[in-house]
Amino acid sequence: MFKISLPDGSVREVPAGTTPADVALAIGPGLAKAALAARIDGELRDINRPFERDSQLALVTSRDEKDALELVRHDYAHVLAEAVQSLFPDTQITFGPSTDDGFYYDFAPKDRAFTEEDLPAIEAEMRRIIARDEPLVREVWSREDLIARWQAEGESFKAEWAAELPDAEELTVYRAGRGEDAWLDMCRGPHLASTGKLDPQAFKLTRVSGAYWRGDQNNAMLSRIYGTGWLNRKQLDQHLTRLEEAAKRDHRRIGQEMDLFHLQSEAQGSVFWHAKGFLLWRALEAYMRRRLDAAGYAEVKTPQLMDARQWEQSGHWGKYRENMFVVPDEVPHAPEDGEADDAPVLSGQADLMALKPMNCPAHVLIFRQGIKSYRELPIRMAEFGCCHRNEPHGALHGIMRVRQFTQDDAHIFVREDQLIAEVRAFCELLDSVYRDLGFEDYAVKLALRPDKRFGSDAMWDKAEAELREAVLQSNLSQAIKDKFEELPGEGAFYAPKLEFHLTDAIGRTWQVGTIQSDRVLPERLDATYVGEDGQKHRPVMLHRAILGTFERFIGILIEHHAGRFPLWLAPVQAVAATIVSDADGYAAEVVSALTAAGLRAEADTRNEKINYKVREHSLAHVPYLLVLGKREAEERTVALRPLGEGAKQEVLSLAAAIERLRREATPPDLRKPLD
RNA sequence: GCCGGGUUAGCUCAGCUGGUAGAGCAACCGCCUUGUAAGCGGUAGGUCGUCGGUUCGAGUCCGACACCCGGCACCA
Repeated sequence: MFKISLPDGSVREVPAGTTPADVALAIGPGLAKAALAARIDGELRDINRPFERDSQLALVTSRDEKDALELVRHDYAHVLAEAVQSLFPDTQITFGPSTDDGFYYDFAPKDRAFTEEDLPAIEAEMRRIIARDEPLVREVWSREDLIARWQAEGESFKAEWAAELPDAEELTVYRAGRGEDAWLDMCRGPHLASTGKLDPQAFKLTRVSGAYWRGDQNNAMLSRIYGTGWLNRKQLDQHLTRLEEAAKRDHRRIGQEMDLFHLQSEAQGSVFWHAKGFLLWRALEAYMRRRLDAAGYAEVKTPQLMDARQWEQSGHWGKYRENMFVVPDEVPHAPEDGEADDAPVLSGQADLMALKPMNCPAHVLIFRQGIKSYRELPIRMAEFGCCHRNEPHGALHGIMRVRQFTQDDAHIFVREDQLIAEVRAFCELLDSVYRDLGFEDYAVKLALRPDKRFGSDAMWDKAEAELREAVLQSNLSQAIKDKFEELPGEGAFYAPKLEFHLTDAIGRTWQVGTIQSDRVLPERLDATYVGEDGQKHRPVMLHRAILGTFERFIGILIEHHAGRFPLWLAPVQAVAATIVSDADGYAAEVVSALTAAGLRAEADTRNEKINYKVREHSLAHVPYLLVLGKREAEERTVALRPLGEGAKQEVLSLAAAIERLRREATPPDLRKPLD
């Protein structure tokens, strides 16, 4: 007999062989029907898996949404795999987990990868499997039997996986269906009791893609099918609506609609900033420059091209050479008379220069000019540095991932005793900047030592602990600290990093800010300062950025605000739109007055109806329209109309309107407390 | 770089099984002097991503390349 404790504090004695489903039925048929799985001593388990000892039991129903979604999505993945093998019998199965909004499964097809055209048929087969209500039964297998089974079935990926699972782990298989036709997959579980527990209308296969076996590009390319899965149809519909709404916030789309920037193949991966986009950039850059000035940074500017030997010495050449743009240090040879037009203009023998992929070596070179005293540290050296990296083609993405970008970069040279306080101060500066820009919520991660790295283990132990300590000591909100996570193996080759991530419109997260504590580069580039003891010491170098790159950060800003920027960032802050041509002269006056007050304003005196102008400027997300008719021109007032459908407007004197806008357009760091 | 999909007018897109291109919006011209999210009429605009092939004939079929999109891998 086992003693089973329930959440209400009651205890039931049950004989061996009893399952959570039995307990649920004993409590009531309603609960038995609703129960999807069980939490046994905190662990999620199959509802039909018998108790093994005295246990705490909590039955999981769809009300426990997080658990329920996880279970359902995992089951959808299994049903997907069963459906694919039923339609494409020669396809090997590999692995298929749940994701944040659904599931995927990786297959090794016999001859061709799946395409989106295959999805409707697979969905239909999945619905048939759900309709058959196949029981999902857990079985424990021996490793030998399991490997033999997979080999017999031609499932080489599963066989490989089975052979490598740790000895301590029980090897389990789930049998879907009945009798000879049952379909098997190796899986840790847990699963629902049967496929019929899934809602056949609450999932959708969304896309196909390639994916490497075990995430390693040296392995086979598998064919992955993604789906989204929910507890019911309503949730699915809501999710699909969210995706549609998110697509409207895509920075590439808004960038075009608002005339902010464009990209074209002649400069792939580099942004053509249009006038309006660059106004936004300038507002952001001016803000960052003020914040850095106030925080004790000194701004520098360093060369775009440096001798390749410099990159060898810093260690970047060895690791990143193929991602650097390299140019020969040579004057091209001018064609001479009688020489073929296609004669080489470069000798191929010249020394190499490289476009800088980062600013840090140049900053060390500035640091090394003259002798530095311990009294001068910390030295905070900032640069809005324009860098080039030859990113893999498949990595490029709008303006979020580009080949030419400008960082709000800085390197802080500190003594060991100053390090934690500097990191902490950085975290607090970053938090303040993100809040000013409208981001209350972001993720902080600590990327730990990678396999291939410079420096001793002792150095890494110390550096990782310092960053961890600094972030936890800082004044970041508890909500952000609660989400803090560590990423093994993700650090840079010379230093661990704190990473600060923001989320884009469709839920992809992007690293923006970072800080890295580096003891390798000062060593390799021989940076020293004179200590109190008169001896030479190595400074620690903190590599740090808050926005990361202007390109990516502006992309995120666009999506976060859906193009409706706060007034201080909006490229065009106000448009003076006339109703009748009699107001044209007054409109010009209004725009001059706004411009003189430091506001970014334009006049729209086109021969169009006011309805048309309102609609057009609203779609362009212009924050304020100053509507000017005959009345306003005569009374020297403006009808101030904020962005928004059916927005309530106010008629103000021109001076009052300007004062209102000027005040609202003041960047957050320049606002006086009383404002 | 890898897998899959795509590229037609300034923008969004249609163009079935091959028979020398079409819509809406935008642009331009004209009318309307207009009061808060599209006033009306007209005109013009494309060597269908590039190169090559099949064919009497290619936007359409085949191949290569370029770029874009969705993932994977990468991200100093």
